[in-house]
Amino acid sequence: MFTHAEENYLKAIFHLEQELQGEVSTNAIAEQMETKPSSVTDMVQKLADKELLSYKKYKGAILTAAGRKTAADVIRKHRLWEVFLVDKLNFHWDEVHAIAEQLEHIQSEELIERLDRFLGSPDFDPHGDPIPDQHGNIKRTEKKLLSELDKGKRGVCVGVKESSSDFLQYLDRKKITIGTKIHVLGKEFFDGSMMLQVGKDQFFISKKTAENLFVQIQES
Amino acid sequence: MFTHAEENYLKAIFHLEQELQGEVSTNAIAEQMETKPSSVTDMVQKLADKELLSYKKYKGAILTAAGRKTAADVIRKHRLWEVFLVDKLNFHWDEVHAIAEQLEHIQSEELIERLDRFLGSPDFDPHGDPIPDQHGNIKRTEKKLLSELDKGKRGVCVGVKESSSDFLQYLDRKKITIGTKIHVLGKEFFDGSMMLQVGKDQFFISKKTAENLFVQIQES
DNA sequence: AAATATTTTTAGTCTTAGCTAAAAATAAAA
DNA sequence: TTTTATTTTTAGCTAAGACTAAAAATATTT
Ligand SMILES: [Mn+2]
Ligand SMILES: [Mn+2]
Ligand SMILES: [Mn+2]
Ligand SMILES: [Mn+2]
Repeated sequence: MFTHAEENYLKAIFHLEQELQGEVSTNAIAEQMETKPSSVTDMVQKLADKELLSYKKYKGAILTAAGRKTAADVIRKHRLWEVFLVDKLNFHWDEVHAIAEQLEHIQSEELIERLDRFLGSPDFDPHGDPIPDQHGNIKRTEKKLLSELDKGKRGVCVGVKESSSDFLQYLDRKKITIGTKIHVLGKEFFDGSMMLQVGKDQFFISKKTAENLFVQIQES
Repeated sequence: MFTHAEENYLKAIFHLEQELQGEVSTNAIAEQMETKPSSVTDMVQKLADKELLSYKKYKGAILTAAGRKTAADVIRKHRLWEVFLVDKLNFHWDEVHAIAEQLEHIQSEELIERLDRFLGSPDFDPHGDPIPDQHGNIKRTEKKLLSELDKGKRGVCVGVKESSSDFLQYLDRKKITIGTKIHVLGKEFFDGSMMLQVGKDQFFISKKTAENLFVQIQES
């Protein structure tokens, strides 16, 4: 139906739209896609012709319903394949993104339906991100950044914002993964760093780390 | 490493080379790939530049060791994915080819190693074709076409030459699949048709059918 | 051996998706 | 409100991989 390039653009725009809560600029897309703004202008105009997004010169792009559905389908495939790689092939959660980036473009409705069933229709991928359903609906859960928790609060890790290998391997060393209980023992106003209790261990994390970990608050 | 187009050409040339036992012509490649001879000339020259095949104008192409290895890797991936689709996702053997045609281009050594292990390192794909190993070696088995068997001989179906949906579905209706025992009750010299016993059933098949079924002879 | 047919290559065009450099529009600063 | 800076678009180029039409080489007939 669509080329890999088109799908990658739609996916990027979809993510940026959430993040920025509105239309996304040429430059923002270029940065996300690691390409040049002029290339983005070209592609955005093509996608507008195909009515996958609406676009006004100098104003930015916003997905149409059709574009949003296509993007959600690609994201669904990406995340289902990530589950496959981790659950079935025993990949580590920091190794799967690049492969899923390719697998997400395989075209076959039947394949994805069967893969979904084979995996037990998971709701979240290995990074805690929700998997859109067949209709493109995404379960929005009420999660917060760890950095938003105050001293004394408890939460369960439900996802990561960044999923670079560096960050995920750092989390592994700290024994933090999806489902891990985290207790905020202290919070420094000066630099936003935090003292955590995770299992038996206590340690400091930086503001940057706290801003890249999603937690669900545990009422106590 | 290589583009989808390059990989598809190498695979086609690999298959033709076996079939024709020697260098393959531009036209033969064009027919296999369902493209134009002029397009083939272009690509063959590019592949020759990359030393994946050797090629002399008007004489045809023959793979180098590097080209043969690359082709075998693609075929390995194709056939492993077919096993995955049939064994794990319960696809029927006539539905998997088009999807494997896409999956064979996913680039990740690690993925294929793990997939192979996950599938129990199968030796054959769902159509009875041998799966090359990591080094590109293919187990050549002594199989014959059913049409080569004489009256009274017995064989086990070990593969199909054609794997079109039409043919595979016909075989299903006749209850013939990989592993099925076949007894040749009679053979007509006039048109090459055969009378078979398969399980409790007896029926005629055409010469064309007999020429597209591979069997391993059962010594009795 | 010459004529004809077939195969293969070349030349030129198209589309997709990228790039750079320059121009135009918009935003921010003085 | 000019001037300056930033963002975005346009114009023109490139490479891959397809195509058609024409030319050249090879094969087959007569
Ligand atoms: Mn991708
Ligand atoms: Mn993910
Ligand atoms: Mn293919
Ligand atoms: Mn097969």
